[in-house]
Amino acid sequence: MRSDFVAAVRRFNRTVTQRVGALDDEYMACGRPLAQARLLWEVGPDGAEVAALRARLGLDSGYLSRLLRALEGDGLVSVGPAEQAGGDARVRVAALTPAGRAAWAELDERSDGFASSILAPLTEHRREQLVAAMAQVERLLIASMVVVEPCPPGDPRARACLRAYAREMARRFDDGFDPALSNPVHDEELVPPAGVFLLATLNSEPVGCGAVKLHRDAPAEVKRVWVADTVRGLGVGRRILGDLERYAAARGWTTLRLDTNRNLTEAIAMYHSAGYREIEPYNSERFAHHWFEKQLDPPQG
Amino acid sequence: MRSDFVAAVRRFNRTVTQRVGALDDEYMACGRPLAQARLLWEVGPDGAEVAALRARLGLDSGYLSRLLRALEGDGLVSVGPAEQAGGDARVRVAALTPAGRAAWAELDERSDGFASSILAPLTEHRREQLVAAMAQVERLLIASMVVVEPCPPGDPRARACLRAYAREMARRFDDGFDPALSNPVHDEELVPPAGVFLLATLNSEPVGCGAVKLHRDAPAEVKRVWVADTVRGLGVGRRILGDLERYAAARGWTTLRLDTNRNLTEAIAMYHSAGYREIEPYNSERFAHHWFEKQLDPPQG
DNA sequence: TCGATTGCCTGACTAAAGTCAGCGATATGC
DNA sequence: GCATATCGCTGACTTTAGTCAGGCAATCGA
Repeated sequence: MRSDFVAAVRRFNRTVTQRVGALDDEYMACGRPLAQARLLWEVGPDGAEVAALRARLGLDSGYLSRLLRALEGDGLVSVGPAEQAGGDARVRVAALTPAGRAAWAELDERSDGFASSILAPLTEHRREQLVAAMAQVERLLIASMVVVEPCPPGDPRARACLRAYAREMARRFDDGFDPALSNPVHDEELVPPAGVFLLATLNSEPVGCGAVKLHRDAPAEVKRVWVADTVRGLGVGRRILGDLERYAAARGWTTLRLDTNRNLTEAIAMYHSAGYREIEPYNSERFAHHWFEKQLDPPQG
Repeated sequence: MRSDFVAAVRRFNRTVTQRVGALDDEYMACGRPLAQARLLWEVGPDGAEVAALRARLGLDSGYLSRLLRALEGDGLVSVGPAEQAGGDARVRVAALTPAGRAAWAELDERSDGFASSILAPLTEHRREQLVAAMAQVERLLIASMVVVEPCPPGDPRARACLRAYAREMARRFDDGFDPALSNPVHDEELVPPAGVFLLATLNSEPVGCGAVKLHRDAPAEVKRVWVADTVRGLGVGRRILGDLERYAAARGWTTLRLDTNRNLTEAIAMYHSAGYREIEPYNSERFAHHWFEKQLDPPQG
């Protein structure tokens, strides 16, 4: 890694995350303990399930419970059973009381005030530059926080991706998409040694996937590449594809193939720029219009 | 303030300072309590005075002392009297022991590792973008953290600026600069109601200054505008000048004048772009080649 | 339908972070 | 030379943050 890049990132971490972060916390806290303030914020005007709060804030179950009791004691939130009938009677929902709503609004206002105080001393031109640069940093940091790793296709997060994949294909293909009419992909084919399913997550939320089938005596085949639109354009698809290629290459396959629909223009552009070349149809996939192939480099090291 | 700008800054604060900040702390801590790790880092290979550490970290005197004892207990730092003879015998200096130097190096390495881990998942092109955007954000946040406020010209920080000003003039003028040969500016003239001295600080370090003399029955006069090169190009000079203009206008002056040396090209450009126009000499300042004047807008509100 | 699990809770605990008053030695101002 | 401040230190204290074991009720799986 270039040492000037590393130094620049470190300087950024120091100056920005330390100073701005500390100030932001202070503004947020507003007299209250920081953890309580954060929790109050996360409960939000619409309320939230206790389990969701625990996941979002990454807190211990006991600790969260205690924090909720403290906020309840201050009359800011009320924790009760879930509204909807027939729901799980164990899950409880935290909601803001009127006083809590007021405190929340104050937090919101203070946050706005802090952001404004950062922009205020700058000229309009510099404000635009700062906002643009912040958006860029945020975008690229999000890209860098996406984790791609193997995952059983039966995992709920994998299932969520596969459902999202099917939904998107149904939406984008000219004549819809019915998995039953498409060449089937069975879970067993996406589990080593037959193949692999890769899941991309951002803060442990699923945001993309991809799979490869290692056919015996035939080129390996890429399937089910999908990226959530919240992280599109950040290179996640490219990373998934690259990892799939390395996976196949590491196991001795020298050729990778895939088929795709003509409406998936970004995907087609990505395959081209990743070194795939279009070939004659190698299967009778009903929803495919283009077939691609790439010769894999032998594994490094 | 534009609400989309405010929202963008808030999103940035949330995503970047929270997540990256928290991770950075974790990497930094390295098993140790965070406060100890930070202190160890601030002591650094060259050592540091206890008072300086207190100022930099913003810690309570007692707390800092305790933290130092803890690090001493772990054999990482040694606190002793200041080296130099004749110094204040009360001030004490913290220095790293060999073990402390090793721990410090480990912190340094971990920080590098963390920065690398942010860059690692990105393509080279995106790395360049990220580093550039981070540098931009840092630059502009620094600009926004500079505080400009009135200050007695006798304040040590003001004195430091005035010394730096004289040093820089001596360096840049063709034939040096001797305040004794220049039109004199006395401290009393820079104290209300005769005038004002503005000090620009970054994290309470002085980084710039400027003054205005409110002459009776004559245009007000700008003097001693200087900006440290660490924050040059961030609009600090412009802010100081603007504040001086508002100060004079608020007290009824309608015209502002100043003189400057031909070698101070950035300053001359700034005066031009701030609406000053060149006029005939209005004084016999030995080191001046250009004289400027601006009509002030009456105060708002 | 019974055992295991899950969701939320409480009690008991620890560690870290931070505050405050005051002490002893040194330095400074009048 | 004396009062007054400053510098760093210690002791006593509080608050915040967080962990862990276990308990109760609802739910799920076989």
